[in-house]
Amino acid sequence: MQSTQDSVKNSAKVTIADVAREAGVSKGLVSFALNDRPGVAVETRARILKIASALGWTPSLRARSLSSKRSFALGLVIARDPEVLGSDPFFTSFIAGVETVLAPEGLALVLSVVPDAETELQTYRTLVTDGRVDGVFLSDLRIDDARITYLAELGLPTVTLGRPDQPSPFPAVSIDDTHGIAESVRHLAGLGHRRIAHVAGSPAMLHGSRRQEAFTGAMRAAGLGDGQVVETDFSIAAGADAARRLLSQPGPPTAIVFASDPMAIAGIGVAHELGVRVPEDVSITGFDDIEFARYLYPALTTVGATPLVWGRAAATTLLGLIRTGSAEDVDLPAARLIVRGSASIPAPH
Amino acid sequence: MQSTQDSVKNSAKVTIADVAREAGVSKGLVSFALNDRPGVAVETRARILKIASALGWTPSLRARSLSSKRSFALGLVIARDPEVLGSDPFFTSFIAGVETVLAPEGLALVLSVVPDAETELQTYRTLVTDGRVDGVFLSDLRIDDARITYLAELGLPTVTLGRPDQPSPFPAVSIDDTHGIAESVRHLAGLGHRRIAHVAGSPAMLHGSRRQEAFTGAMRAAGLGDGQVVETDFSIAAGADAARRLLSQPGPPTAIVFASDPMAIAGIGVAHELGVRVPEDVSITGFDDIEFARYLYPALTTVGATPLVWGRAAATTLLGLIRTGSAEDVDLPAARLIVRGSASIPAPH
DNA sequence: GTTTGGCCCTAAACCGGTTCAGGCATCCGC
DNA sequence: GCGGATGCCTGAACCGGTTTAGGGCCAAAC
Repeated sequence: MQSTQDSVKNSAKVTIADVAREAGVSKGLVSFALNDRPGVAVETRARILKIASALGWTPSLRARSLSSKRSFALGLVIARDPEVLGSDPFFTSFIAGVETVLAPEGLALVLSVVPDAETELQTYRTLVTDGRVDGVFLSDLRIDDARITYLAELGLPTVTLGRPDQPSPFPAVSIDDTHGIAESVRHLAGLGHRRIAHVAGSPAMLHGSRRQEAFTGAMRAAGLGDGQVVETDFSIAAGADAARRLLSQPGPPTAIVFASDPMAIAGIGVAHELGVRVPEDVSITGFDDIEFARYLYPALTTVGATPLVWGRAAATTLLGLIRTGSAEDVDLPAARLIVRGSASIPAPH
Repeated sequence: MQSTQDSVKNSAKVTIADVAREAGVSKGLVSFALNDRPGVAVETRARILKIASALGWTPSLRARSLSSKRSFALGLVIARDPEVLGSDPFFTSFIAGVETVLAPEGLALVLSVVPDAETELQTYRTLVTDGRVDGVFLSDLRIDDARITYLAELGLPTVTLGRPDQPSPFPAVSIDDTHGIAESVRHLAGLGHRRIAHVAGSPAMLHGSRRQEAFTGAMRAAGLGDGQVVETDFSIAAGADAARRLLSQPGPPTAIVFASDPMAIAGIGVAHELGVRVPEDVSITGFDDIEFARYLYPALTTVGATPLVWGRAAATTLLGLIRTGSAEDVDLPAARLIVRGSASIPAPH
């Protein structure tokens, strides 16, 4: 091992006591100065700060955690079948957004991926008994979501991604997807489609049921009845099955609104397989605007979500909640329809 | 606020001192008993453990961190443009695999997503000065990767995902992708293809350059020359561009081996757009076997990677390294070709 | 019978911060 | 001139574990 390298390894960690000794003051005063709390003379504070930086002092996160009972980390628990998760690009972008606000604050993100809802609760419990995080993001909201009361009982500061359907003590950071679905339906209706179907997500998931409601609402508003709806679990396989069912029946729809891009992509695949042309024979729209959407053929008409922005807003809100004890709900700009090639005028029958 | 709820919030944390008092022994002995270290009479140990569990004692991660100078967490830093990252399902599956070994051990995963390589190094430094993690996974290995020596200097236990092209002090957990690429080429050659092109990943990335070498190697072995190669940065956009270039030129290839599924999917889109039929006019293979692959039309012939297994193996190895101070390299089973519909016999010219 | 050594255990220091009670000046108002 | 408020600072306790020096006690060795 060479000798030049280890500026880090060899430098015995300089502590607050070293700074105090050097400055000729007590440990306590150094702590006060470093956290700029009142009760320290300005020039003393300046001197302490100067010495601290000269000595290369760095706070010990561990010591600070122990005495202040904070962990300087936020948590995200994702409960999904890994197989399904893999194809959903939401979280990586979301996390990148979260990171943009955490990193400058010196906070870390603790991520858990668990297989099912039960271990998810267990994970939250471990997170708080271990004091691993100061707060969490709650995603994939479900109807009548048990996690909300559970987290409330645990006393864990939480921000929900989306507005729950039940009374919640937590701030919600939401994006309105209703609007995007309605826009999709209007777009298709405007192109002349009458038989429009919806491949919905899971009705147990809040965004699944909301989008489905938005669909039927928009259909009625357009005077097109309720529209045919097939419920799924948001998986690609289920999306493909739903598309197959819809397109194989007599009098198939001329347009299908999918509740997610992955399902829509599977839908396009099924259409091709069945010899149904997109968009000539069936128009297709998606939801999310994942990167693939633009590169398919035909390019997917879809609703643009903004997970990065969402992550940033959620992190900001959660931080505010933790620091001040309360935070306002945040409503992000509604997701908008992005028109590409997968939806067009229906073929004359 | 109701009164029944807060079993957690109200229970004043029981500490090791409480257990000691109850058992009529010293704090130190309790600590010894709980970590089963020698020097405690068997019946005393049993009594202490019994009392600890009766009192509902739970170790304080924070206190333990401070005194033992460990953090009971592992780190993963991902440096990518979030846009590119979003479409790559590798990490979510990988993380799920990691989690299967961390969770039972009571360890957490700290995840950072950073925009570029420079902040990545910075992040590693922060991770160690903060004592945030006990070790890290190093992914997306690059040619002559500066991070390896940097991490070595930081003294941070590391496992590399793949075998570096330079001397490395760290154990490597690798999967041979060479084999899958070679299999793809042989498969295509066996179908009768002569003009086979490769849309490579970034030559600066280890897996990019390895796959490219594997391609040319296999081409030569099949007596088909070097084959045309277009280098990209692994992004979907670059994959689409490459495909466009290849298919628009005079005497286009009859088969294209893509270095990743996302690029292959974009390639299929481009082919459709250009009126080139897949697989009749051009055969296409990918790499990764992302979930989409199976649901496209035609379904993608691709090489199956196993990020979940990889994550599990990497976590096990990193844990071993941290605990014992050394660990062996691990070679995962080679990725195999999965034959689906996107490659077939070339059209007679 | 003393020494040696092992076993079981205690007391106290330690990790590196935060926090709180209180001491000492200095300044104010009356 | 004096009581009280204010500003700056110290010392020590505290967070909840780990670790080490050493003290009895008992059995085996000499």
